[in-house]
Amino acid sequence: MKPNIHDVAKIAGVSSTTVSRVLNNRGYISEKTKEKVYRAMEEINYFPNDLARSLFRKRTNLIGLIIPNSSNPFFGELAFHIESICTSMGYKLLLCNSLHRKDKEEKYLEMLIRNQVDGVIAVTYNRGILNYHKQNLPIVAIDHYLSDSIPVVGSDNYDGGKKAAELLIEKECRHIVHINGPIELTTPANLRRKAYEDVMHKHGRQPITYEVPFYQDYHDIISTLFDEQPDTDGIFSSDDIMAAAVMTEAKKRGKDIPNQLKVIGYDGTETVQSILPELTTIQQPIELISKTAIEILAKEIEGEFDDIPPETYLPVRLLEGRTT
Amino acid sequence: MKPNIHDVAKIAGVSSTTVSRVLNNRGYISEKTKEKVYRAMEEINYFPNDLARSLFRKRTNLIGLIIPNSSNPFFGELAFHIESICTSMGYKLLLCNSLHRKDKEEKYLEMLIRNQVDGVIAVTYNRGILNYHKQNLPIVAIDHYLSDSIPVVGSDNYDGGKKAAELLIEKECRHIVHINGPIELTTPANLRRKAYEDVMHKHGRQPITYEVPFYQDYHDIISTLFDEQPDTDGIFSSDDIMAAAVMTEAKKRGKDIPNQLKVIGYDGTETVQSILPELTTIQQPIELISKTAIEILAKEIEGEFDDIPPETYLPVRLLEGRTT
DNA sequence: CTGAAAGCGCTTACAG
DNA sequence: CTGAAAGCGCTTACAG
Repeated sequence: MKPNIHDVAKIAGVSSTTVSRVLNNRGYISEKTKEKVYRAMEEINYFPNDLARSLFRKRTNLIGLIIPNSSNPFFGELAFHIESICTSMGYKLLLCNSLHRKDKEEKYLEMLIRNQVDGVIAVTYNRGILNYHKQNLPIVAIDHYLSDSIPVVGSDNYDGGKKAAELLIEKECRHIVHINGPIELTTPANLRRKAYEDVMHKHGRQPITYEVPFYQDYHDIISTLFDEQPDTDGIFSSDDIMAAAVMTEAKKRGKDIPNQLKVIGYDGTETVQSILPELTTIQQPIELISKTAIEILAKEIEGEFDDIPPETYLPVRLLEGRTT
Repeated sequence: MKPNIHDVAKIAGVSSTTVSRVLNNRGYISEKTKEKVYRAMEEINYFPNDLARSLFRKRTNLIGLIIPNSSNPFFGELAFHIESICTSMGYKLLLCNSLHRKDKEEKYLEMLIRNQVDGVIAVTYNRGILNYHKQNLPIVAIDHYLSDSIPVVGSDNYDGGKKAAELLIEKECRHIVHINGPIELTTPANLRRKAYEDVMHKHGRQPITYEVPFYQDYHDIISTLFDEQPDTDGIFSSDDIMAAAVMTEAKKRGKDIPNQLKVIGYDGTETVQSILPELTTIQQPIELISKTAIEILAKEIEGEFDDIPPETYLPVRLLEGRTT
């Protein structure tokens, strides 16, 4: 069996209280005793059981991360940064892929509660998460409004949408179309659309937005867009994956990018940038978003609710490639 | 404070033993008592503390996943599938991004041990993990030999390399070059290289492999390859990301793909396929690899070591795009 | 069918 | 500077 603190105590010839003190570097312990205890721990290859510690302390240093899907480059990178930062702060990360499904989100949340996580970082549109907030579990949301009391962190979506739309106008596109996710979602990402529409109106243009519902194949919608809007010479896609699909469809139809059609995406993940460096896009500061979200969550965990901003929007950056 | 089993017992008017029995559906309990207990749990919003349960049972249902980096599409998808399958089997996943760094791998492993994980799935080249195996912690490795006693699961790398090399030969490439990771790594992925070399020799060709060490920018190496091997008309890259970089470099140099240069990658992740559908590649069965690895790990956890194959190689598939 | 007691592996007042 | 005792929130023989 795995050795426990009593085994260490026996070998070191002290009480388990003393071993615990050495472990936690707490109270006065003579150097000699410390030595003995360390030697004993090493001898039997002892590692403290964090379950027992957490049970007593009512603190697990466990954080739950609920994202739709770590396969997606944006979420994959978000998960990477969040995990890295958590680790550097002494937190451990429980990964949950909800696939945007409400039932899964709820089950995951219950699992996280049962596992006594100290807090949850959620990228989810499911306001059902609210019900759990009553348990006063610290939560921070990324790019989604979950409730008035849950802080949100994200990129400056309005500015990103504005930058994208303005670039296409600047590049003298005449017929600019926008592709976005479902509008019902209460996500700040809708601000990308709002900004696009505002810019269009400001320039006396008619905004046209194609919506991609969840679970629907965006290829069909992009194909429809090309059919219905043959004059399109500028497309602002609210994410890079769809922008790539637009590029593929344009190539298929013999439309030259950027001469006949200019394309700009959103996210600017390392992955997409490395695979498709020509894609112009609005880059989200994923690492900064991660860092900010964790810092806010850490404050909630420590009970410092005073200086937590309800919404934090981090600056985006225009990455100009050759598609515009 | 969070309610515990005694709070439930008090409200239901029974002992905590009975509540526990209801919770675990164990032994005989009258329907009436069950009802009362369930009602009480609901009334105070009770969720059992899995920490306490796990402490007693010496079983956490926690699995640790160590991957280099969830930002990479292959590992992001692997993490997604592993997490999904774990969840469907009642396991929870602790995510660790090692960045291929030995010190990080060791720290993560210690963390996982302290947290009493039931098992570990590792994608790491660090044989240092061996030291921990003494703790008889169930481990399964993906695509890397860690030790004789640690089962390995991966794609059929030899067949993949063979398929790739043969395709280029079939397509009448005269000068075929291979790009691979560092050869020192004791990974079955070296079989991709071996297969390439075998196929080349079989056809009386001279194999040429460019190695990309960790942490080195592969762009430089690709650029060097183009400089040093100007006649190259076929490149087999051992991963899709580098294949994409080859495509970018070719475009920069005005080399037409596939007419002047044919490119084939490896991995065939959903992400790369959706962004770069034209890329010909060898697709790894990521979901199947995940499933197999978890099943093997589950057997180790249950102590059924008999029918665990030391090595499992799952079939790959050639996805032909327009780059060959 | 139900409950009191012991124990999982720790930590922390408390006492000395 | 060190130890005995109680307790974190559960579960499981054991007894009735």
